[in-house]
Amino acid sequence: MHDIHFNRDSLAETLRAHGINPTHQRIEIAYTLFSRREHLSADQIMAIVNERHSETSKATVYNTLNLFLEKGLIREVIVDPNRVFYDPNTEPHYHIYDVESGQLTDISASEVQISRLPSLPDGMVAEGMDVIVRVRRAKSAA
Amino acid sequence: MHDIHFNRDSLAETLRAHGINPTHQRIEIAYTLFSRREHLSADQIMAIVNERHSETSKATVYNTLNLFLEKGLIREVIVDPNRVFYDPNTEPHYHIYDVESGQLTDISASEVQISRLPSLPDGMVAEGMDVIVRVRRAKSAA
DNA sequence: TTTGGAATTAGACGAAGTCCAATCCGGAAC
DNA sequence: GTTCCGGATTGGACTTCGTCTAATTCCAAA
Repeated sequence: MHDIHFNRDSLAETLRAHGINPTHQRIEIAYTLFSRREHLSADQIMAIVNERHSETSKATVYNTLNLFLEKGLIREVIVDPNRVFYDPNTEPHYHIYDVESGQLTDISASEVQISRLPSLPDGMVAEGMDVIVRVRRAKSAA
Repeated sequence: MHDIHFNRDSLAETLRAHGINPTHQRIEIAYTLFSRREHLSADQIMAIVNERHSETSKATVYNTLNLFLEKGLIREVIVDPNRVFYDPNTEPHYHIYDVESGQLTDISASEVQISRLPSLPDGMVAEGMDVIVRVRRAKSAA
């Protein structure tokens, strides 16, 4: 289903394929994201990477995530102003966000049918579309 | 088209109708948002409010915006982690975000047809759905 | 006029992310 | 194996956005 494999050698290949020089830190960060396939924030990633072997600085984590973003290796999910998530899944899909727990879940693109798109302002091209369904636990059956 | 009028007396009424005690500062902040019908950030609002008469503190601006949010008087638009906008339009609608200029534009709900909605996890209710189309200026015709 | 609770305030604080100058590293050339 | 060079990484200072807190002010009711 994906062309990204999760051992560090294949990850190095994947990075190169995206024009990214595969350093130790970059491979560890990629490994963290792609082996878990979860939505992680920068500080979660830093914590995970550092509880393993290499010590990786905050600056490097942010540099690397921004580099991955630029190169299209990952996506950014902005649901809460003080919690930016990074998503290793770059296939078209949307999100469900639990506003109480902060839990973020994927919706495959096929589950949402968007049939009419707005016309864009002249000279503008769409770069992507984010769809976020905000949910919360239902009050006991009314 | 709206039931909100833009002189300060009617705004006081509107606030009361939403269960908000209409103080000077709250009326000024509401006036700023509703008379302009723009997407403004907290610091833009603070700047506008303070260039008029009353001096309003940062804490009050944030308190008030959060109160308005809670009471459903305004909406929050999260498009960029370091740029939260407040939107005086609470009718269902979506947004176009120019990732280069930061410009945020409304799309009326009727311009987007979403025909299939994902099934939500058990016991969860949707609180709202955000749709953001990210656009950028097209490269010169290729 | 007094009074009590809500609203506001200034400024300290906290969290997330950026910046910068110094250091480190790893591969290419020898 | 050394040397060398430019990119990568680093710690830590810094910025920005927003929250918190304790003290003050405001207003409406008595």
